[in-house]
Amino acid sequence: MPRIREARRVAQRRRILDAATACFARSGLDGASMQDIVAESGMSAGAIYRYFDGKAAIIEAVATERHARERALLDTALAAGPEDVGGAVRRFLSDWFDWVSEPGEARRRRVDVHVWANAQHDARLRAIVSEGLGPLGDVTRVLTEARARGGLDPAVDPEAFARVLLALIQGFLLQRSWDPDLEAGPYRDTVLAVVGHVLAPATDPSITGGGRRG
Amino acid sequence: MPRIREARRVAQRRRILDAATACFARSGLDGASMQDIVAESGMSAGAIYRYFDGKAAIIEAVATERHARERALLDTALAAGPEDVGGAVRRFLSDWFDWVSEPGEARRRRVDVHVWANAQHDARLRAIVSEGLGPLGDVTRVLTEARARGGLDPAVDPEAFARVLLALIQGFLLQRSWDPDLEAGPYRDTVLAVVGHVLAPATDPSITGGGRRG
Amino acid sequence: MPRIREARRVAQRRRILDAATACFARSGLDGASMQDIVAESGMSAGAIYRYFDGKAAIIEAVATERHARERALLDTALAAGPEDVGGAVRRFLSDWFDWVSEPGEARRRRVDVHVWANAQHDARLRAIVSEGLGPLGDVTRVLTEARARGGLDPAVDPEAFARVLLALIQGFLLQRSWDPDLEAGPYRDTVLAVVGHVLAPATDPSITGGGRRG
Amino acid sequence: MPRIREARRVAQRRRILDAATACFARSGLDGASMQDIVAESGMSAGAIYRYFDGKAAIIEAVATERHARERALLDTALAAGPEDVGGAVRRFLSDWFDWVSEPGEARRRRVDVHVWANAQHDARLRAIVSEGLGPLGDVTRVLTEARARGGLDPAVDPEAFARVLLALIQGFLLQRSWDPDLEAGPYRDTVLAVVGHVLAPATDPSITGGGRRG
DNA sequence: TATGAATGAGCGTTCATTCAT
DNA sequence: TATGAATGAACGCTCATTCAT
Repeated sequence: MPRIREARRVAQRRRILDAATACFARSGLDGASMQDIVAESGMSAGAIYRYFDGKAAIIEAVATERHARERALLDTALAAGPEDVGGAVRRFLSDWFDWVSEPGEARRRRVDVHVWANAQHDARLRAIVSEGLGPLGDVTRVLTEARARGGLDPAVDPEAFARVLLALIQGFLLQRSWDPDLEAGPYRDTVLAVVGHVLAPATDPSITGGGRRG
Repeated sequence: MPRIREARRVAQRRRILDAATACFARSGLDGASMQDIVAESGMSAGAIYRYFDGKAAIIEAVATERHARERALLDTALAAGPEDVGGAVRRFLSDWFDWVSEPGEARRRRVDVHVWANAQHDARLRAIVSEGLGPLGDVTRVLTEARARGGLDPAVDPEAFARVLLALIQGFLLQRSWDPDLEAGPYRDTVLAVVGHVLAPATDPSITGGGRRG
Repeated sequence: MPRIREARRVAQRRRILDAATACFARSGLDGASMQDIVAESGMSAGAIYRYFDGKAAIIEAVATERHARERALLDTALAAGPEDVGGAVRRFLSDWFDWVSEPGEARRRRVDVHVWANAQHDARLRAIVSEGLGPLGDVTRVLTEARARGGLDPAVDPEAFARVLLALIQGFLLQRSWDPDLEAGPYRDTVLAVVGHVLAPATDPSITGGGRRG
Repeated sequence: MPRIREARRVAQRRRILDAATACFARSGLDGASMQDIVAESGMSAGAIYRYFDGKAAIIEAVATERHARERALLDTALAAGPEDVGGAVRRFLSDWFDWVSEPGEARRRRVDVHVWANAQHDARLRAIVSEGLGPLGDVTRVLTEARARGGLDPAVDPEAFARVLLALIQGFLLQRSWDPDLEAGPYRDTVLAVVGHVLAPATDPSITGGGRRG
């Protein structure tokens, strides 16, 4: 019955990953010990090593997981193509802020900052982060094409603009990690207002952020 | 005689702080051991404890130091007052990007990301980061006043805009920490172009970033 | 299954306590390092911390253990009540000297002196020593009552007499710790002779120490 | 001017010994660091090593000093010879309790217990303690002679009785080290009462302790 | 499969002692 | 002589990982 075995395997990995995420959010990647994860998961030390090669493998799995939904969101946006880049960007940002505002997500997202930090010197983690950043190239490509069609201010560099969008997302997670009460609403509106000025007008005004100066 | 002693004290602390910054940039706050700092500084383990209470004190000193010049830049900008907030923001961003582009600064700035991560669960570090973030309130106040005078798009929330500016800075450091070759120029121009649309026109066009659509 | 685990736990603690007692007897509480205890016990450093919170906890456990049998002896004597205080004191002293003369006990008892010394500035150890001394109050009470019944010289202060008895015990351990060949016999006889003069005559002459001057 | 130089030397050693005694009384022989003694004495680390070979030498000097006055007291008592051993013992005990009741002496005497403890494994310290105990042989000799003359209960072993006297002194110091408020008076009286019964009657009744049972 | 006791290298830190000034 | 900064071995303790059961 490989079905049941596989299902158990997935469930056990889930338990470990959830426990590890909670521990990492609480104490950091280095601050959380395997013993902490053992205690949080209710499993034994030996059992955990059946599902993961070691602490590094758990960190990598957690990091990968953190990126998965983000990529899904981005892939959806990219699928829209360069025809309505303004709408795609606005929709992506809107969905993203909704998602990271879900209950529990604020706490879980603290792990991202630890992953960012360690990605600086851990090649495996950097690869995972780059994988998440990978679309930066795709985004740049779509923005370049959109600019040619008039969907983006011709004076704006597409790659740099992609990085600006990324920075606005990263900065929000970072600032909220220090101040859990930070609300997404005003920030998102300001982001939409600011980036809105270099994008073609929204076709769906309901997701437009702030106004426009005269 | 206290002059020489104080000078030596400053010099030795400098040596330790430089060595620690290099180690932290290379391996992270937790990844770098005191032995690493001992080796990098060329001092003995015991000698270091004459100048710092422990590893935590070194980390705090490094973190504080990283913020000092940033605050100086910001204080200068804030001193300009709400009369020409557009000019102040543009000048600050311009100076800031110049500064972080100085040789060696890219490497040193990697430590920031580690400090951000650990500030999530280390109260002392969070206090230091908040000290650096402290001006956020001052910035918000100046922006609020400037908005009343027409220096800022009335549809933009001043606090959220202050956070957006901060995010654009943080995101740049973060992205460059993964890609040391990332150039500041195009990013800075795009930032200036994007935030420029909600600020009153620059009085000194030489520091304006990208063009304007429309 | 919990039976086996508990049994192992007890056995391992025994191993550690025996090794620690030997190390402390040899080098003192501060002079013996955890490495010494590791070597003496044949266990690893990490294993020891599974059974004790740290070196201080081991010291406290050893100190507590040293007192346990002494208290048992004393409790037995106290249970006799004030009716035959002379007999109770003689029997206690007799049993006590027998016990501390058992093989190996001389060596183990060296630790007591270290515990006494550190109890001066270590509050936890002082509490343990006081616990052993605690009966001093009970002894005083019984002696007071016995004195009223004519079992103790009316000119003798009960509390001070209790302290004298304690001193005679402590002094013996101390002097024997410097001279392992010191025999208990003559000392015990002299103690019994000396304290015998302020106690009512022994009902069981077989345990009386020296004679009586005429 | 060797006179002045020698005077300075003595004064400096005094400073160090006083500081060390205070530190040892506070934290124990191992618990007190050379740095503590440096701070307490107000001298520099280097200076201290001009007057003592190291920490061990300071401990030995302190230990020796603790015994000096005690020996003086004892030598005076021994000088009285075997003619009036009862009087000599009573006078010695009386003087000794007066002395250890002097202000500050209680605190300083805590060091004795640490010296006793370390004398168990430190040969040099044991030699110093034995030196203090050395008179035990002299005391025994005098008591033996006195017994022959009827000054001591013939049933009492002289050496054991000497040890009993020593134990009564040691036990008092020990018990007072845990309870600084312990008063010497009642204890001394009880000691005199108890040992008085095996000694010839006091010739000077003013220093007799408790009464005598009928 | 699962357990949890065991490992032992490595951690941050302290210490008695030295020596250039 | 006196100073106090420097040394580096050794301290108590923790950790990711292994493996007999």
